[in-house]
Amino acid sequence: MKPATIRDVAQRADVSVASVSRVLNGAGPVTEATRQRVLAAVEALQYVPHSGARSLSTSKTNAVGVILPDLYGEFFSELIRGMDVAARALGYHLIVSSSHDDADEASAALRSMRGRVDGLIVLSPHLGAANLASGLAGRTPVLLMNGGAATDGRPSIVVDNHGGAVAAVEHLIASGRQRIAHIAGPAGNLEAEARLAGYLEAMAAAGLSTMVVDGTFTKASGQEAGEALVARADRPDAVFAANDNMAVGALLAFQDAGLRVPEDVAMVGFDDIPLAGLVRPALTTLKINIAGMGRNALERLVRLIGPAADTDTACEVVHPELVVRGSSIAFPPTTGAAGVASSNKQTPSLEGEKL
Amino acid sequence: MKPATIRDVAQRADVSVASVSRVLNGAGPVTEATRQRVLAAVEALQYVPHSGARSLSTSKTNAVGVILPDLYGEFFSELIRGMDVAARALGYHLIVSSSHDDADEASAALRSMRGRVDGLIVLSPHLGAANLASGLAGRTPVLLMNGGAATDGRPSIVVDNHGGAVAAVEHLIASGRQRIAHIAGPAGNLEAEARLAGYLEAMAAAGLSTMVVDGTFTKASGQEAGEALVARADRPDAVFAANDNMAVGALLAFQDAGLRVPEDVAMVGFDDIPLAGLVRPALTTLKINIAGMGRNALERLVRLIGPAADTDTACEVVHPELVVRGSSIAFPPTTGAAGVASSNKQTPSLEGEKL
DNA sequence: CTGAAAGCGCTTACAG
DNA sequence: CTGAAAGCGCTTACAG
Repeated sequence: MKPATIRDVAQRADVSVASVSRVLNGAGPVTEATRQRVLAAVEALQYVPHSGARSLSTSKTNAVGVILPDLYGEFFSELIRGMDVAARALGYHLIVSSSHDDADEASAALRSMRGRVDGLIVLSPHLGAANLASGLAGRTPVLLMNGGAATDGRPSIVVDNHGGAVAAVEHLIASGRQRIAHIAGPAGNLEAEARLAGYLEAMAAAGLSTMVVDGTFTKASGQEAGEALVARADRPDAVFAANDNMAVGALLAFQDAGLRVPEDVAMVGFDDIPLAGLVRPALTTLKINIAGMGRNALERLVRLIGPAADTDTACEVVHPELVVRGSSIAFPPTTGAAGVASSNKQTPSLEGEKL
Repeated sequence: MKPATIRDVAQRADVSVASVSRVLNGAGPVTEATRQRVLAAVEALQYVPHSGARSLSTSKTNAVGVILPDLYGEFFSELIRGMDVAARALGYHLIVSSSHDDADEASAALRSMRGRVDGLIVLSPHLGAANLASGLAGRTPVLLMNGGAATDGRPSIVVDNHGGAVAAVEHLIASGRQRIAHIAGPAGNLEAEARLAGYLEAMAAAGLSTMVVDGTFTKASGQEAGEALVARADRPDAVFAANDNMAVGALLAFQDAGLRVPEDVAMVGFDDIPLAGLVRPALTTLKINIAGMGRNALERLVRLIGPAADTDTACEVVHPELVVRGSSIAFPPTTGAAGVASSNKQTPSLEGEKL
């Protein structure tokens, strides 16, 4: 038994398929009586419109695609969560495709989604990804979240990675640190590069010499980087990691080596993933409202799909906010307050986060 | 300028639409010369087949839906990651819909996906969800992952929550604990209930009295529960939390209260999310290969979509494995090894996890 | 307010 | 090996 079609419903309700369509779409005038009969037939037949047929007639899919480089860690799940909420509210379905480390895989995913979605959100923090995405998408609207690539004239949302990094370094300097190391993100990643550039600039501006070790945005790489820093003769008294994941890894490496945070070394991350407020000491970081950014991205894409398509060519910049927590409290304390640094207790609050 | 259709391609290649279709689908015989001409035209026109039209002709969407109760925390992102990998390998798209706390929202999501997907994976750990899902899905194959509900004759994957809980309690008893508390998951959640039941049974079997506080599977709720336990006159010497999130929250609550883990209190979670191996002390837990389970679920659903549909009525049971880490090392140590409990260092390894 | 009919873009027997 | 044509299930002017 095949699923019921609009014709079956029409027949059972003794009306034309046009009327069934009108009732179901709330478009066009219908008598209340007709309405009721149609609805009853729909119910009886368990009728669900064929989305493909509908999309063929309307040239709309009511679906948007999200192309992600990865799906590890809390950053992306938070982002998807925000998008999902907005998508549901706007009547869109969310098609996700992740694990596209390189531009090739990302473009394959993009191709496979074309024609299946009304719009795309592309997170691809690699050089050239922006052009690629816009090229491949054809007429499909694309919202770029490619972290710093030139997005000239294309709708996009980028984080002010450079400014955030500068703020991190300045905060560390202000709290009395001098030997500030940076754990960098993966080479070729534009977000990582912008954060590195911000670090280098702020250090140069302060006349401090730099110390950079490489990482890959994972906790494990942060831990390794931390171990390398611990072993150095000129051990840093502060570490700014290019994301929270690595900062947490480095935090553990230092603590495992018997060093105290923030007494011996201060630690600052980037992103403010839920975990950041949870580790001890809680991690100072550059806060991005990740889920909010996801929601915003989806809402903007949907606007892009509509008639306003061509008017939106803006590159929206999200400015991360420095959130100072226990991991970078000034040491020696600049305030008269004693004991802050020696206490192992941080604010026990989880800030209401619901991870 | 509208996107090119198969007709445009046919015209440009000077063949019929049927031939274009054959080339594109690799079905039916075509001359190499025809093939080349068609491919060239496709390339020149940037042609992408309309998925709706194709789905209308073939009655296939090449998409599967995933209905989740939530998208917080690492459990679900790991699960989706596993599904995504499998989906891509099998040529399917993944439509996700989350935040369906109650059965109503889940069924709304399910309705909206019908006709848009070839199959559904439903995670809905609520009573009645199984029947609901199967009822609403109509002819769409459904793979249930509803954690313990009766799944009689319906394809499903469930975790052995009861067995895992028993193993957790027995481990704690074996390592010398007596006053073992349980932090329960949300009421009405079948996974949570099965874990609670396992705890109660194992405690009864050992002749120990029980101590249960409520939680909601979030870190924050685990922390609150931990604070409540710390404050009790009959403070427990061990805590088994219904998931890792809550165990981590409780761990922090105990540590913030100045208690030592595992010396003063042992801690055991459930799931083995990446974070479990990362907190200090590392968390003993019941390990589920989350991404692997996701991959498996998707592969099985795709098999369900095929001709083998009706032969699969199995309820596959996943048995979690007890992984003993620092948070529940026997104390006082049963081995002669000294210092284990007093050392703050846990295994520094991140176990290669890439969060 | 309602219905007959064209058309959306594809696939697939069926002839040739 | 190739093409003409029917058909998939919907929506939407267009008449009435």
